[in-house]
Amino acid sequence: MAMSLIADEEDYENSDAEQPRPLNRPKPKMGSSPSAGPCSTAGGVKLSSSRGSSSARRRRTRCRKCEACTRKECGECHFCKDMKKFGGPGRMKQSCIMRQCIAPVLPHTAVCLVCGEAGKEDTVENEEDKFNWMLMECSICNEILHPACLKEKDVGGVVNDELPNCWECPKCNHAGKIGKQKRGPGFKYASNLPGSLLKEQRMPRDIKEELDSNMSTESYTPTLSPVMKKKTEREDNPTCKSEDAFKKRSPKMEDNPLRRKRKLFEKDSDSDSNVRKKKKRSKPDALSTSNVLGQIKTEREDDEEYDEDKIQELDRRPFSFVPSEEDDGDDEREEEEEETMKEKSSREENGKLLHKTSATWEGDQSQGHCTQAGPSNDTGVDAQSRIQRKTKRKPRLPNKELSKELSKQLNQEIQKTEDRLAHQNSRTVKTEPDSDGEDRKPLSNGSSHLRDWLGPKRELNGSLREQSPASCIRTTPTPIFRPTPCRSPPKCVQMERHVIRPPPISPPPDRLPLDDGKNHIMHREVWMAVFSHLAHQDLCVCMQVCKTWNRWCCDKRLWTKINLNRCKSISPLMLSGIIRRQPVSLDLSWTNISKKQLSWLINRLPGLRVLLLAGCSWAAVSALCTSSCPLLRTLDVQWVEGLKDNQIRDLLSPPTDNRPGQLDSRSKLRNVEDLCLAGLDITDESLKLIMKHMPSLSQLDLSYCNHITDQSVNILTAAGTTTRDSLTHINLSDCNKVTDLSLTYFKRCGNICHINLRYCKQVTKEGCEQFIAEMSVSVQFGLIEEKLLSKLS
DNA sequence: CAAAACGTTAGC
DNA sequence: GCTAACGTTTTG
Repeated sequence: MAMSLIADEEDYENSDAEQPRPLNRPKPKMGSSPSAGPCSTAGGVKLSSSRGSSSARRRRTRCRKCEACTRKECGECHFCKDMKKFGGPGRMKQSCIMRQCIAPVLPHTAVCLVCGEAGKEDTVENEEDKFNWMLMECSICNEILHPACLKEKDVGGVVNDELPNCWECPKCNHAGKIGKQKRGPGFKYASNLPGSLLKEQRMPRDIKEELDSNMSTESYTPTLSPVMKKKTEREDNPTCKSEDAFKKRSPKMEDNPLRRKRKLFEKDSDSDSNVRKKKKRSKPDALSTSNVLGQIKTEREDDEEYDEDKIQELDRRPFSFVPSEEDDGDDEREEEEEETMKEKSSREENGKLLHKTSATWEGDQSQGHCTQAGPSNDTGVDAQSRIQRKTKRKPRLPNKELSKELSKQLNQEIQKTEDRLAHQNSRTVKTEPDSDGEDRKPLSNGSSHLRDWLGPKRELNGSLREQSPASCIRTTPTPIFRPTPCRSPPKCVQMERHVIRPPPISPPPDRLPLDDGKNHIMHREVWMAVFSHLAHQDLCVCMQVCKTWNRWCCDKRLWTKINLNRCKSISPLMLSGIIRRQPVSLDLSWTNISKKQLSWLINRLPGLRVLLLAGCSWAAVSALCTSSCPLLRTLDVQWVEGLKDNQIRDLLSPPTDNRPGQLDSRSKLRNVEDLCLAGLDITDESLKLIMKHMPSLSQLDLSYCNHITDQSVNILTAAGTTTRDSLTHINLSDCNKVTDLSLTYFKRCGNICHINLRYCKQVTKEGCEQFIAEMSVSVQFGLIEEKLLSKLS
């Protein structure tokens, strides 16, 4: 699919003209550009025999070493479900989403096109030799060869850091070719997923032209032989791109294929965030992790292609603490305050802010250019690298471009920060001319910088509100004013374009590499123990210290709970951050998350156990109807507007997937143990469904459900129901139709230990005392508070 | 255009 | 020869 998106149709015509289509390959595609450079004559793409290829395109294969490769199949993702072993039809033949290799390698059988031999890097000592004798696959012409076997050594190739043994060979590079493959070989696409939001947004013409002209201004600096430009990610597009080709395919070829490989998200689309920004540019979002997640992905995007809007978004988003439940009920006031701030700052915005952000942009620019300028401690490739950098500031680019950049944050940062760390003492400060005081020096001297850099974002305190799985029972907001969630989900959310791979469980390396080539004495796990005491905000700061810390701090053990409660705007960036961290518990309460976003998230969080969606819209929550969340244990949908009996039915209905092998009569929420339905207009109908579909339900919050009656309790506790035995906690506070009669029903529950009947006007103290007395034969209950019964241990 | 389908390669 | 799954084409 990937290829098909970018392949040039002219190729088909060419190949078709020269060779009949093979069976099942009606339109063979080629991997290289028709604007034939030297590559095209020697181009080795399997399917393009018309080009006189002498070598087959080698399919890449798993590295079998990375975290993803070492995982087991999740059994729950779309591709797993297709597998025969999981009862699927086996038609899709794709690997489990959780197992998609991070660094697909060339097959063992790959050989050099020139000398016919395999990679020989192991036979030499010298780093440079190692590079010269390893096999490199060109992402443009797909030729695989030893750099040493190349004749044209006077022109640089461009090494792709993201993929082992991958570069743009000097020939293609010299010819100014651009890759036809968008992401380079071996890369998989999340757009193959159901519910994928990977919609490629068409680039507006003006932007396209801007890009074109922008690209044509890029300079090319020949480098030493067989010198590589190290193409970490989205540095400049290779030289003199074929403008025609670009224009023709511009929506699909905005930049170089490999550079895009890990651009995970489209940022909020122009139609969304830009518009919103213009309207509400300075409205501060009250976020915590939301900022953190976003921040971490954006602030260190230190290459070019920065965008004023992006900066502005960062600038206007202070690190702020999530309002906790004490704030409940204050929403109106909050809204007012926000409005005021919005107005106030929007007045200033046109002048100051724009100016400031522009400066920030510049700062990032220059810094970004230099972060890679130092030698790397990585490999011989780096050792001989001559990194090319544009000296020219790029004009503002469309959000689309930016978003791609944002999403590559992790790997990019890894590389850059490590480089910086490795050379912090040996390089001059000139390598990082932080003209704006945004110096991002490494740990030894940089912590204050980091703090400064984050500036106002850290003025609010750190730790995230931890919400226990069962907390929904205890966090019911004051019902007088229904809290107002943000009601304007993004209109056109642009989502991730590629697979977002979850973090490794114990990310390598084991020890922090130091400048002198040695390792720090402390083992990773010791660091991890330290990190585990940090708030998420602080973790994010740590992630910016160096590559190793970046990896370590992304360890999902540090992110088991992610709290975006009351985040006013869930951006694709945050979603990307969430996926990377694979939380077990996710709080999206009172956010404006959209259905698409939620669906996208859920499908990528197979390990999610706690999902808090209080105060979200039913439109969003309905994503649960179509998404699989097999391990979900806790679900909080309290105060979800529009969530009534019919919606409960939709939520609990078994999947309606009619594909062969997908029949499952069980509810997707069958494993839920802790359910919060507070504040919903549900009736006995819902309870019947819950009883039927949630056999493990242990904690149920029905507070503020005005339609709940004694009969509802009767249903819940009727003979033959599993709820009767599974139920341990029930919250019926503020249910005015509930009377003492309910208490008699609860006597049937064998495991009940917590009954909350506070503020139930028809429940009497006598009724409670009678319950305690009658239960005392088997279990000792007591009144914790008025009408709050709890088992005494 | 995204998702599904599937021929074929890679590894064992 | 088998399974896994890559990379492409086809489908809706």
